[in-house]
Amino acid sequence: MSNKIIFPSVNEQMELYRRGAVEIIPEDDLVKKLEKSEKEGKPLNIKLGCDPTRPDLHLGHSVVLRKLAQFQKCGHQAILIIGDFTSLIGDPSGRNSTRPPLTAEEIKENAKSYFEQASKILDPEKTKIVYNSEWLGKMSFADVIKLSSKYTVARMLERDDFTNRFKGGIPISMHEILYPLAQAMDSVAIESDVELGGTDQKFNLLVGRDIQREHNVEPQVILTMPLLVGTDGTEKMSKSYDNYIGINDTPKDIYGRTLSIPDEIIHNYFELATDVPSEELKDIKTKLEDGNTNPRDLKRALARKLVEMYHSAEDAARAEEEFDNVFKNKGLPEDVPEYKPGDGETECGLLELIVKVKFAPSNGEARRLVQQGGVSIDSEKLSDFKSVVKFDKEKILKVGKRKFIKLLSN
RNA sequence: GGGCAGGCGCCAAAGUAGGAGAGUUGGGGCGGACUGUAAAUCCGUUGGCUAAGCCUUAGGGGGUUCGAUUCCCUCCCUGCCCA
Repeated sequence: MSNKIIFPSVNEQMELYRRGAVEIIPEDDLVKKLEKSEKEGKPLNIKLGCDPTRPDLHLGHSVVLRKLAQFQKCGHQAILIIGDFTSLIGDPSGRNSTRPPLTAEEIKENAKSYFEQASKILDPEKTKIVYNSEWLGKMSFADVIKLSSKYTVARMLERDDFTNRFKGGIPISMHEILYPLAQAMDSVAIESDVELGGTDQKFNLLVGRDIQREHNVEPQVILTMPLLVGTDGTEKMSKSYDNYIGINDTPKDIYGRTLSIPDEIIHNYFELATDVPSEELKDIKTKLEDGNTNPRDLKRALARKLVEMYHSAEDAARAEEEFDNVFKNKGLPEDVPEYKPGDGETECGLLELIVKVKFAPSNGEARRLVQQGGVSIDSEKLSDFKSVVKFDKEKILKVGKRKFIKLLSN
């Protein structure tokens, strides 16, 4: 009785939840749910599903996690669902990327690492973690058939990406059709009030409502967030496109990668990946549009902010300083890795060396880099790929714009 | 189950009625120039190696041939049509 939770007002909450959200369906229901939870002093169950295959979280993941954190801060129950069951089956989509099914051990490890990273955003104490194998694993084939009967092929095909693939003659495997249903069962099992996801999840989330209703569970409200564009400015942020900023990245990397994003998405990043208040957000938008401010300065502010969020203000300042040093003044980064020649090794062929320190995957690639003027030692460009590097004193080998290594003397 | 069309370098397409295919075009990537590690633009590059040469490569395997990405057999995969 005494530990009744005090929630912020429904209006305040709604304003917070709306920020950045693409859709809240149905919005009225969310208001009702919030009112009810306030009246009864009972937090809502906020669901977010996560895939335990890739434990490296990036800003793209952070968009939805941060939304979850907002609910959490207002006193609601955040529930992370680890999709261990689905990944045990293995995802065969994309023929050439046959990922071996994960073992239970690996999933545990991944989930742990996911949670550790997510804890930079969520309050770990107040986050509930459940594995969906707990209920999906218990379903019999008969249960699956029964579940499947609740949905029609036509409805499944309504889904945008299915339709597109279908029309485009791109294969859709049967299990992919079952996927939304499996995810919907998660919502039934935990009786979620709200499920969060990227806009690409809209269909899956909606299926959850239908299946919950079938199971006499009050349908969840769905809230979708935009997909964060990657640092290339075109594709969605994803590890496979290598256009991501990892929340576990070093200050240096977060800072550098942020500065490489195109101007068009600066505002987007501020809105979705940081907590800057809405007035400031507006201000940024104006500045970007009126042309009186160099977008670079806003981008630098963004980069500092992001480093601050995942590290600290000092780290942010240091990262900026180092960045300027390396890229403005063409100096050296602080922590250059070192290469120690083997015993008695007094010299090494340049190409061999580049491959040895993993700055190029092959001799041929190294040769190309040299021929194109991408390789220097102590700021002096090397153009002869046949040259030999002597380990007579400390030298700095630079390949491309950002690969440095200190060669120790022998 | 029957018929048809496909499967080539990271991706997408073109082409080959057996001989110029490590190779065409576009995208992407990488390096360089210019910049703000932005965009746009320009130049170069994009299998490997012990490197003026050599090796591996066209879904897998086998065959015909002096020679196969191209022809034949077989298996696998995908899409479409019919049932």
